[in-house]
Amino acid sequence: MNCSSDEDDKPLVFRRNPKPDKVKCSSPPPKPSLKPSNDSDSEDDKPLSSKFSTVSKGNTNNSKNRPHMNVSTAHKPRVKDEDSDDEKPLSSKFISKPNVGSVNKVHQNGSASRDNQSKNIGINKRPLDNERSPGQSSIKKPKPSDSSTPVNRRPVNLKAETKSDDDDDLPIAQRTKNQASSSSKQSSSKQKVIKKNSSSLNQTNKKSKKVIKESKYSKPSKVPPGSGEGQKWSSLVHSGVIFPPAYKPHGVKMLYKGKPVDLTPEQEEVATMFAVMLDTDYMSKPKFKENFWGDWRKILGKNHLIQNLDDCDFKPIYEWHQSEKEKKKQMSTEEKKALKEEKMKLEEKYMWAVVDGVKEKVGNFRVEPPGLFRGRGEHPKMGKLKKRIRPSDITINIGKDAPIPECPIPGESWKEIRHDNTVTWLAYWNDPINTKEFKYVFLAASSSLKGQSDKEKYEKARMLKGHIQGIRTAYTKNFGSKDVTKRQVAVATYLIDKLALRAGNEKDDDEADTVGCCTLKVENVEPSPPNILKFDFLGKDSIRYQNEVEVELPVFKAIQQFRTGKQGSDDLFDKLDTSKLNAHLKELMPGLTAKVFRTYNASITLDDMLSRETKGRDVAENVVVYQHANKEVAIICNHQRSVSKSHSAQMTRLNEKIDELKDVVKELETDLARAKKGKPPLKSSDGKPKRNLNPEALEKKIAQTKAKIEKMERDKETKEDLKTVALGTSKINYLDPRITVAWCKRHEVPIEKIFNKSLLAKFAWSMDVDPSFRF
DNA sequence: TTATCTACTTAGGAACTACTGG
DNA sequence: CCAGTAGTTCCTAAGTAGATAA
Repeated sequence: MNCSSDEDDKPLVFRRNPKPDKVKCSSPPPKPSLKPSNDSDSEDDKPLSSKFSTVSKGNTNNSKNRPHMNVSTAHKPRVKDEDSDDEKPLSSKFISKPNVGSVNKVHQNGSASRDNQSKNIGINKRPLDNERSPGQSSIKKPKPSDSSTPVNRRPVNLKAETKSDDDDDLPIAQRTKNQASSSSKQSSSKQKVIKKNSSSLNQTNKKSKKVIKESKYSKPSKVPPGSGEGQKWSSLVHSGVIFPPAYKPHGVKMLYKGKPVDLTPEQEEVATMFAVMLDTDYMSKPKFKENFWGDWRKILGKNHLIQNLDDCDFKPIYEWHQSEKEKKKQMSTEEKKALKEEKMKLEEKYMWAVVDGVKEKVGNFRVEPPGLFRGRGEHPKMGKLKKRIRPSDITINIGKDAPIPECPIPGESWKEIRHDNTVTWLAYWNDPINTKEFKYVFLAASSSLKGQSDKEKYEKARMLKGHIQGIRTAYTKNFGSKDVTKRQVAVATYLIDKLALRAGNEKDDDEADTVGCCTLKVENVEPSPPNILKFDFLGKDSIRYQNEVEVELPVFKAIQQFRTGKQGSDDLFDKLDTSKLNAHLKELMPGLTAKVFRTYNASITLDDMLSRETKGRDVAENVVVYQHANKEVAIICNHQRSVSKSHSAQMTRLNEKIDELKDVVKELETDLARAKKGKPPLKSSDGKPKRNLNPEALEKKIAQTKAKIEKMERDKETKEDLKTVALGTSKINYLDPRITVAWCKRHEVPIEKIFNKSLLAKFAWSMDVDPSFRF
């Protein structure tokens, strides 16, 4: 079975399987497949997947209802160009004109949502406008619950669909290069604001970092404008973090063996954390309860009346909590508004930081409240108590000349103050669950610091476009290398390139058992002769990846060989890990790492799909085209979401409505026929007489109703189609916004139809791209 | 070389808000 | 106006990857 096809030039596209479980390779319309061969020339820059065929793919999350997706193809490339893109200081771009004069004011960069204008707004805000409704549909998910154990769905099989359908390609639109800008420098204006700052090179303090790093390959990262290597800012002013309120005992008593128990506030607090989760599916996980019990018991004390969880009844607390929630919901809008305003007032100062004179939003300035750890998948630590973080746990990073934020909790103080301008974090604390890890406070996505690095990410991916052909040629050559390590590197690179797999760092035993490419186990990849590989594993967030792919014979053989003599739980790539792999990739292109392939694959796919001919479409149709492309990318990257609990009910309702409308049409048609003969309409079903309309009016009504039906059918289809696909993740993290912006400009689609307010703020750096930009 | 630290990106789901059509 | 859903934002877990230490 192989569904392959002949053409290879067509981009591959991943398609979702209609019926998840069945799918077979249809013979007829095969997909492109091919064994490529070696290289060659023509093929080149096209996404790998387009070169090889894939059979199918499906994914499912374990335990949730996630159906599978199928894969099918990929994309095609484009011309190349390199570009220059600017390194102009973002801030200078964004800040639009207005800021010119205002000298001593702070510029404000992105405030997405609530920007409350009230106070200070810096001078300019970028012109973002507002939004309108974007288009994708999504489904909501109701509440938790539903436990269930993982269902394992059967791997799907393949179907190959052809993809021809949609559009074929189009001439190249114009490609130009982007503007070049030069980099000017940045911050010129910076330092005017805020007190002085000028810390030049940082360092200092306790652990100072080293600044210099030399580069082996090109220069690693970016150097911010003016300063030395690795310097991320010259002046940084912020207010620190805000803590959750202290626990307020509610006094509601839970039951132990049917009797109310007195708990100290501390004990009650933890009991409440558990009670509140009674309606989640964590309750069906023994590990969760076990971990919770272990930690709670420490607080109760060995000799407490409560000796086991099973005899505990948290219902009273749960119910109290529900009623509190209800109460809150019932508040009038004004009350809610007032409350919100108050909170805002309190938090306002924490929301902003001033970086090199520009006011920027802070991402997460709220310290995480205590709670029970909600690990995903089968996490060994789920249910453990995540203790309250206090000021003495927190390290603040701030400009040397900035005032040290006042500790919001009287009588306590920060753990440490640093002035490290080689990093971007404003504060961090040790994660109480995994004490070796940290939780950081960073600037928001709309900040220029983040924007700059986002742009660099895409530029790197674009650079890969220019090297991909050589890389493919090289690894193809190594599929048969007698050096096992080389062979493994070649095959792993191939999988990352073709399937957009994640790198797969090693994980500890106290984390959920998930894998990525380098950590695939023998049991995760099953060869099925003649050349199909069946993948089935849990990836990031324990999202299941299932896919059947036709691969080149040498790859197939190599995989078989890597598996021989091993157990199912052994590493497939025993000679490999992410650092070796990345070290190898860096020899092929400066700065290249495994994750770049995902960005490249996603963006090139979007660019390709959007650049096929779409003339003559109106805005709404174009938005659909975009969503379709977005969906393909989401499938390639395996971005899933669980099906809303009410999904099937919603579908049923939609169907009923459609049927109703169809009946209406029928009735109208009957009336129309009668009207044409001059007869009055029949009585309506409930016996009431209807207005006697003329044929024209009836016809119009019929047309309107039919249009309505069509729209509903379309909506229904999209909804079903996207019920397990998460479009947002790729939009936020993988698709070069310049592709989208340029396409919107070319097709006169308002950018607000595609990017919401947050995205507009995050991608402010891409708004002035030339319409002819190609990834 | 491997293990550990450190910093930063990517991710899904919950909570919240806005919108729609009845 | 109201409910229900679509869309947005918040939250924080879970990855990647480079640098350092062992």
